[in-house]
Amino acid sequence: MTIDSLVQHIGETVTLKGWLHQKRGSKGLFFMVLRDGTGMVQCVVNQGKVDATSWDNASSTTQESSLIVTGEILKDERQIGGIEIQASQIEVFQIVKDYPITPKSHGIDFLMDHRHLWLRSRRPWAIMRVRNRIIMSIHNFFQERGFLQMDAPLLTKNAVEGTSTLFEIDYFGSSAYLTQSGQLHGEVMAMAFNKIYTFGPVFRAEKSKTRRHLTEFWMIEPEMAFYDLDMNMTLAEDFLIRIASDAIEDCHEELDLLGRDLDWLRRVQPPFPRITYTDAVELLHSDQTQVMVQKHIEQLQQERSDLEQERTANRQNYGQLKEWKKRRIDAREIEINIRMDQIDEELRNLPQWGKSAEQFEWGGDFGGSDETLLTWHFDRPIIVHRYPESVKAFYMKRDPEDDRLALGMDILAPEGFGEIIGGGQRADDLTFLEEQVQRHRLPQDAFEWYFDLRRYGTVPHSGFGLGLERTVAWICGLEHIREAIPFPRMLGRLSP
RNA sequence: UCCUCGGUAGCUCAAUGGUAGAGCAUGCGGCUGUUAACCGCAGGGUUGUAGGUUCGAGUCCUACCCGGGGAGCCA
Repeated sequence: MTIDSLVQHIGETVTLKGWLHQKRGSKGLFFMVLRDGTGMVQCVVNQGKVDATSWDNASSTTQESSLIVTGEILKDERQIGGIEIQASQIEVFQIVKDYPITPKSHGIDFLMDHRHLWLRSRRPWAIMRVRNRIIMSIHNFFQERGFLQMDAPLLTKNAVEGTSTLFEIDYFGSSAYLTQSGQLHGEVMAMAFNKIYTFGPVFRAEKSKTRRHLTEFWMIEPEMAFYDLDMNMTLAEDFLIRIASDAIEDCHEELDLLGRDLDWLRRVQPPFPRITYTDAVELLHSDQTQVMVQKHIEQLQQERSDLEQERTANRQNYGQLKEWKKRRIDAREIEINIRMDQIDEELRNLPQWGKSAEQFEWGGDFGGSDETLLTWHFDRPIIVHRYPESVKAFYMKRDPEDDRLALGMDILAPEGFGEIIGGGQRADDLTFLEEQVQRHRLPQDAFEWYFDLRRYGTVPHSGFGLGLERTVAWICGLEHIREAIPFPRMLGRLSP
C-alpha cells in the first residue's frame, strides 16, 4: 500500500514502507510523519496500543530513518490529506544518524551540495511531479496530433546556435560537439515523416550565471512540413495551453504546496497576443512602460517601508516576549532581511531597466529586462514575431514583405519568466541558405546534407523549441531554473 | 568576462576595533493530540585562505579561493 491511495481505504489496517520525515512526541505518544515517495501521512504511536518492541523502535527513529508502519487508517480532518494512521506495529530498516537536511531553513549552496538528499524534501517532490506531468502532456499533445517522436543525435559536427556556446569533445582524434539543438536533424525527419518532435537534452557552454540558464537542459522541438509562421504560432499556443491546463487539472496538491497562484495559469487561454518585434520596440519606448516601471518602484518602496515598520515594532516589543515568541521574531527578522535585500536589488535594477527600454534601438535583441517589461503589459503569454534577421539564426526564412525581417517568433511567459519558446519558419531556398552559411562563416561542407533537403523536394516548413526547465519553472512559479531539473548542470556545478 | 553582495558551531544567522553568541540539529531528562510542538540541561569554533595595519582584528586594508544576485547571451 502506498500513501497516495490511503484515502480510499479508510478504516482498513495497512502496512506502509517509507522514511521518517519528522517526529514530535510527548510522554507515551509520538507523532511520526511518514514519507514514502507518493505522499506523506501522520502516524500516531500510542504506547498503550503497541508492543514494547514497536515502542522502542518508534522512540529510536530519527529523521529519514527507514521503517515499516502497520496501522489503521483513521479519518482526521486536521491532518494532511484528512487522514492519519493509528499505528499498531513499527519495524525498522535503518536508524539514521545526523541527516544533514534539518526541518529548518538552509542556504541554496548547502542544498545544492546535498541535492541527492534534498530531492526527498517536500518542495522538490512537488516540482518533480509537476515536471513529470508536463512531460506526459507534451507527449500526449504531439502523439494525439500524429507527430512522430524522434531522437536527434547528441554528438554532432555542426553548430546550430552560436559557435561560442559549443562543448567541444575529442572524437577519435577529430573534434565533435555536444548538440545545442536537434533542429537540423528534426528538419530531415519532417521531410521524411511530415510532422515530428524531438525530446532530448541539449548543451550550451554559456558562461551564464542567471536564474534562467543551465548548461544541460531538455528541449522539445517539433518540426512540421508545410507549416508557415502563423500555423507554427497557433500550434505553439495550443501546446502551452494544453500544458498549463493539464497541470491545473492534475497537480492540485503539488502547485498548492508550491504556493503557485493558479489564476495566472488559468488565464493561459487563446488567443495569445501576437505582436511584431517592431511593435514590441514601440511598446518598450512608450510612456506606458515608464509608468509601469514607476508603479513597480513605488510598490516595492511601499513593501519595503511596511517591512521596516514590522521589524521596528518587533524589536520594540522584543524584551517583554516569551522565549518561544522571541524565536519566532528572530526567524521573521531573517525573512524580512532576505526580502529587503531582494527589494533593494530590484530597486537598483528597475531604473536601469526603464532606461534600457527607453533607449532600446530597433535591430537589437531583447535582453531579459526588456522581455520582462514587455510581458508586464499582458495577462498571459505573448508571441513576438518578425525579428530583425541579424538577431536570428541563419536558417530563418526572410519576411517576403520586408527583407530586414526574419520569420521568427518567440513566446514570452508572463510574470517575468521570459522566453520559453523560440522558433520560426525555415528558409527553404538553397541559394539563400548557402549565402547565409557563408555570411555566418560556418563550414559549408558540414552542411551539405542539410542543403540536400532544399535540393530534393524543398517545402515551406516551420518548427520551434520549448525549454522544458523554463516551462517547469513557469508552471511551478519557481524563482530559479535549478530547481526544475533533478540534477542541474550550471557554471561551476557538475555534482551530485 | 564585468558589476554587486556574502563566507562565523553540522545548519540558519547575531556580534559600536576590546571576554565569539542564539535558535535549530545532536545527546540526556520532562510532558498522552502534536502541526516548524513545548520546557530543562549538556556537548559543539584555527571566524574561507595567505599576508598587512593595530596595544588589540570576525570587524579595517591587499591578494586569492568559493558561493549568491545581476549584466551580456540564450530555451
